[in-house]
Amino acid sequence: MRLLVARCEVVYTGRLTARLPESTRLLLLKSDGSVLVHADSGGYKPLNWMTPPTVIEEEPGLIVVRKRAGKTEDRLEIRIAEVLSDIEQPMDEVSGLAKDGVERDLQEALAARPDRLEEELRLVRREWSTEVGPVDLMCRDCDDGWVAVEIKRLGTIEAVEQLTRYLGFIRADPAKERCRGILAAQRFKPQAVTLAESRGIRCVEVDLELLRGEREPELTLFG
Amino acid sequence: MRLLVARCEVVYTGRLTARLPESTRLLLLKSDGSVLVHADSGGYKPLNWMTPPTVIEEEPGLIVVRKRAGKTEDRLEIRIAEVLSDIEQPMDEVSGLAKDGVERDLQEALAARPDRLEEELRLVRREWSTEVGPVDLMCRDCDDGWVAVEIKRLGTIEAVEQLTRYLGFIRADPAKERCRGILAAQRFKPQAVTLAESRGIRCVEVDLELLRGEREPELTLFG
DNA sequence: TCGTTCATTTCGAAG
DNA sequence: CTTCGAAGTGAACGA
Repeated sequence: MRLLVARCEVVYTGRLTARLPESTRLLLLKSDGSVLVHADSGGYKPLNWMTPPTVIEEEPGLIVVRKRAGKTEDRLEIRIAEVLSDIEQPMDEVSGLAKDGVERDLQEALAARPDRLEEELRLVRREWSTEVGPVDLMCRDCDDGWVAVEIKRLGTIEAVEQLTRYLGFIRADPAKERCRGILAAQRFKPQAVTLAESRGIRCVEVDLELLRGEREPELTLFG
Repeated sequence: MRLLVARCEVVYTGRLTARLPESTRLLLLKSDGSVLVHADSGGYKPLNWMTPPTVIEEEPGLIVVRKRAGKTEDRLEIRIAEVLSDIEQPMDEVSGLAKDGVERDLQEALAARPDRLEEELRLVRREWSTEVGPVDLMCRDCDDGWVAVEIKRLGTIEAVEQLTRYLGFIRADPAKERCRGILAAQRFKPQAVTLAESRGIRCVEVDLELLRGEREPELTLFG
């Protein structure tokens, strides 16, 4: 990886045009072809960047990063006024990043314990496919009625729309015309709950650790 | 800005849990409190990060970055096995980034030339408000009929849903119960076009440079 | 390859 | 403060 600190001006042309006036920045040139332009503030996003695959051309005072992107070309022009530091830093191999708590994990936990959504709910199939995409869980309730479950980290109005589309197609099958919908999420936007209720969709807030039994339910007064 | 290259292990706990096994990485500590952990590949995304405001505690072999995030705390633990490089790089002020070609620019160009969407179309008002949000453009056609226009960079199924919601409310007014809908975008997903057509919504592909007259229409054979 | 969906999305604007 | 929608979204996964 190359770490280049320089006073420079940057111009991006491609999907849009962005001009970055001359100032001091950090240029990161990764060995996979990635190029990032970072300022000393502004959080995690680079001011300008280019993701691989790229072609990098360098001459004194100028670095051009190019990329084939369909018919038009993406181009990053870095005009360097002064180099403050230029380090080539050898690095070893990448090691994998393990994440836990993403939507997939929620789905697994709920597939294992659908009864946490509703008493006696049984899983029939995960990723039940419809013509407009797969429903996360298809279940049956205590009366053998069908229940489609959509799972999100955050329950939004979009999630309600999505489940509504699925239900439209599922109910086209006469055997499932009474199919109910449940939206399960770790958090809900109030507007999503309102919309869901107006469509007869139940919203259930779930907690991943509770689902897995890693943590006891919090004791509440009057519990 | 501090550039620290080190063999380290990183653990993030907060909205989820992420473990990064020991390997060589670049740690970026910005003066605004941002902390980024980058590998030598993997594009523009940091492996782990924390956005300001943060509290950074450092002792030999360990950096802890903490953040108040509602009831639970976000925490980034960086366990350092070996420091390969540690540079404090002074940087001057940030300068603004100017962008062109975002959705706002499209809307401006179409507001100036609504006839590019449909012959004789006249603009009545931009950001025409409805109970579920503002429609980008409200226009009238050659027969004085109302036309609601939604503008996107990319025309998706979601954009069709959005315009459909607007139309539902607009048509509640008897004077506008015949209001038509047009979805204008630089590119379209095929499924969005299909859904739009099934709802009587017209899709119009637009080109920003053409709209502004910066580029001539391409001459096509048999044109 | 393309299309679809998720993200510790981030980010900014508006109410 | 929350809520909402855009992003050069990027990145992963499946068809």
